Formats: sequence, C-alpha cells, structure tokens
Amino acid sequence: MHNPEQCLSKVEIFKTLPHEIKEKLVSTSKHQQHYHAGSLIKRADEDSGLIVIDQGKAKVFSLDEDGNEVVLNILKMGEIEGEGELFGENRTNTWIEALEETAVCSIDRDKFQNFLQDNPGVAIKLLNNFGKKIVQIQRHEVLKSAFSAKERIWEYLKDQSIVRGQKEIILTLKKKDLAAYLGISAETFSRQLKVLEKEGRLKVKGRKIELKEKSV
Amino acid sequence: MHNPEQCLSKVEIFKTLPHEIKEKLVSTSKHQQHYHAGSLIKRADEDSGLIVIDQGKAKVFSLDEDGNEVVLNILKMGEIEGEGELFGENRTNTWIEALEETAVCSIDRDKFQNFLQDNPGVAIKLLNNFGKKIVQIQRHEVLKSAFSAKERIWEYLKDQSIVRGQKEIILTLKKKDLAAYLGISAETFSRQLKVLEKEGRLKVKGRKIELKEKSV
DNA sequence: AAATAAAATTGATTTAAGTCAAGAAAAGAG
DNA sequence: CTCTTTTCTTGACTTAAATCAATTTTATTT
Repeated sequence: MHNPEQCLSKVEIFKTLPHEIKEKLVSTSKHQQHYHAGSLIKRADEDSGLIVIDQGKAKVFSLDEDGNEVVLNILKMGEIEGEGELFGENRTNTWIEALEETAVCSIDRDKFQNFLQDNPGVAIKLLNNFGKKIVQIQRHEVLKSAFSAKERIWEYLKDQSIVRGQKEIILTLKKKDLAAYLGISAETFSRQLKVLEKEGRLKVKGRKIELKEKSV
Repeated sequence: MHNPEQCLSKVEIFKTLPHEIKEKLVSTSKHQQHYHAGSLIKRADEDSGLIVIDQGKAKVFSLDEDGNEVVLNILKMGEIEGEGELFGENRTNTWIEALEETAVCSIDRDKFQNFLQDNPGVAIKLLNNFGKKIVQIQRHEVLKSAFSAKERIWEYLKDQSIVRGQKEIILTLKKKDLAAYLGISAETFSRQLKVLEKEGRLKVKGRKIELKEKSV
C-alpha cells in the first residue's frame, strides 16, 4: 500500500527534508486518494489545501461564463498545486480533473501555513517553486497569445524533445487533451500536425512523433 | 529628493518591517532611476533583480518570434516584479517598459536571497505575494483565452469598478495599452467599447467610462 | 495659438481557427 | 474476438478579430 511520506518525497521541495521534519509534514496531510480518468479531484469552490500528485496526471482548468474550459496546467507526478488556495487573496476558480488513473495526497491549508512558520527553509524553497511556476505560466500565456496553432504545437514538441533529450517523442497526453492545453480545438490540432508533417518537420506514427534533424 | 526607503515602503510586504531591518534592505538596493514613457526599464536578457515601482506605470511583456508583444502585466506604484529572475529556473524572457514617467528602484538578486535567509518572515509574506500573483496571472490567462473581445473589456471594467468602488471609471491606461493588455487590437477595442455603449451597459466620455446601474 | 505628433475611431477586407457533421481508427468492455 | 465507446481525422462552412488604410480627435511641442 502507498503511504503519505512516499508521496511527499516525490515533491522536489520536500525531498531533502530530514526524516523527522518530513514526519511532521506527513501528520498534517491527508491520506492518498484515488481518482480515475475524468473524475474531479477538486471543484472550484473547494479548499483542498496543497495538492500533491503521487501518481498519474491531472489538468487544472477554469471555466468561463459559457462553460468553456481553459486548461491552465497539466500536473504530473511529484508536482504540487494550490498556491491560489494557500496564499492567494480570495478563493480561486480552478478545477482539477484526473486525466488518467491518478493518486493524490493533500496538505491542510492552515497546518501547512504553520509548518512553514516553523520551517523557513521550506518557505524559501517554496518561493523558488513559485518563481518557476510564474515563469512557466507566463510562457504558457505567451504561447497561447502570440503563436499560431501550428507554432504552438511545434513549440510544445520542441520543448518535449529538449526535456527528454531525444527526437522521438511519445505523447503522454491524449491529443485532445494536448490540444486543450495548447488552447486549440482537436480538429485544428489534427490538421496542423499534418501540415507540420507535410513540411517535413516531423513524422507522426499514432502517438509517436519523430522530429526531423535540422528542425531541432 | 526621493530616497530608497520611501520607495520600499510603498511595497505591501515591506511596509510593516521594523525600521532597522528596512535599513538593511535599503542597503542592498539600487537608487531610484527615472524613465519616461516608452523607454525600457529592463531588457529580456538583463538580470535586474527585484524591481520596485516607486512612481508611474510599466508594462511587462514578452516577444514572440515575429516580434509581437504579449503584455503579461501592468505594474503600478508599490508593485514588484522579478520573481522569474530571482527564483525562476533560467533567465526569463520578459521586457519592462515605462508607460509614463516612471521611477523604480531595484534590489540585487543575491543580496535579496541572503536577506530572505535572515528574515524568514519576509519570505512568507513574499510567498503570499507570489500566490496572489499566480492567481492573477491565471485569471488574466483565462480572460484572454476564453472571453470574446467585448467580454474582456467588460470584465476589465467591472473589475476596475469593484476595486475602486464606483461606477465611474477613469482609465489610467491609454486605450491602446489597455487593448494590448487585454490581448486585442486597438481597433477591436474601439469597436467593442462602442457596442457595449449601444447595449446600454456603459457610457463613454473620452477616458471616462460610466457603468450603468443594473449591469454591475 | 499653430504646428506637429500620437492616439483613437471608422470602414473595407482578409484570415486563422472554431463549429458542425460524418466517418475512420483506436481503445476498452464483455 | 466481437461489440461498444471514445478518440482522431477530414471536409464544408462560419465567424471573430486581425490587418490595412484613411480620417478624426486628442495631446504635445514650439
């Protein structure tokens, strides 16, 4: 069976904490919960504290007035979410939904705040984490605001290629989820991916995509 | 003449610091610099530490491959910018440009990191600041991704109305800058503002806009 | 107050990407 | 392995907003 300490140990900023401090943190956190693909991990109006992804993938999104989803982030194993709830002015308006079989644990809002008071080192690490997140969110915003559908796909794939250090990419997201994350329709995604292929910049075999030499 | 302590005192998270600690922070910060409208406060490749707006307004933006601006944020008096540079993984790609006569002071990156080590209380306050910022950026992203031009303008105006607590709003930004911030062209801004007026939701007199009763 | 420059408006046109619809392919269930 | 459901693709059509171009209005400078 899984245990909370294992879960927390997957988080970059908690990883290096001494055992006894980690223990304290564990005592403030809820046991792991499982969700399967498509089920909600957090509603907009819920205050679930700091959520830690133990296993799986989840999308963070907001809804506009007409109920259209805007995917803000895709959470992967070891990533945390909840800065808005924990430190934001008022309640956030974000939902979290599992994209596949997903396990999370969560740390209580108030207890975590107290924990931070006693462990300023973690606060500074968290500051780093937040800083990176801000940069990441802003990059995502730029991607969605100033790049064409084709360029967004291309930038995403280049990124993935760089992160994994190889030209062959296996999409970890369903194409429709990836399209949503890039802020485009599934149809446009399909069409533009084909255009990229026709331009010789990549080769698609199902969910496997090979970027061509010179293009990277 | 202005002085650095006055500048730092405008920042929410520094305001309440004891005098002697504020002094220490002042010693790590650069004296105030002046910029007039249109001049660059920070280039993308510059590492200017934490920037504090003492007076005026500035826009934070990124450029895409074709040189199109994406306005990420508008900084006002007392606001800080530089989380990316200070805590982000790698160099950010954001520029800062004065929108009007603007004065800033800046805190050195490394010195500020050290200061935080010695003043964990500030680290926690900064965490709060970052949390709010993340929420704000995400709201902005949702606004730009899922709302029509008309709705973006409307949401912005409603927000302003709520913040200032009155139905009459005097735009502090030039319409073209506001349009850029909302991610729409100046032409579309003009046209859609007129549509809102025709719908009876507001009344425009130059830079003064009055929201109508029932609509707010 | 004129002159110049910048910002804002308005019209005409183009276009990228969304929507709707229907079929093909892939994944999951029994 | 067949049946069902979901995802993906392709085509036809629509549309919101960008762009280009020309004024008008407002701000700034001399």
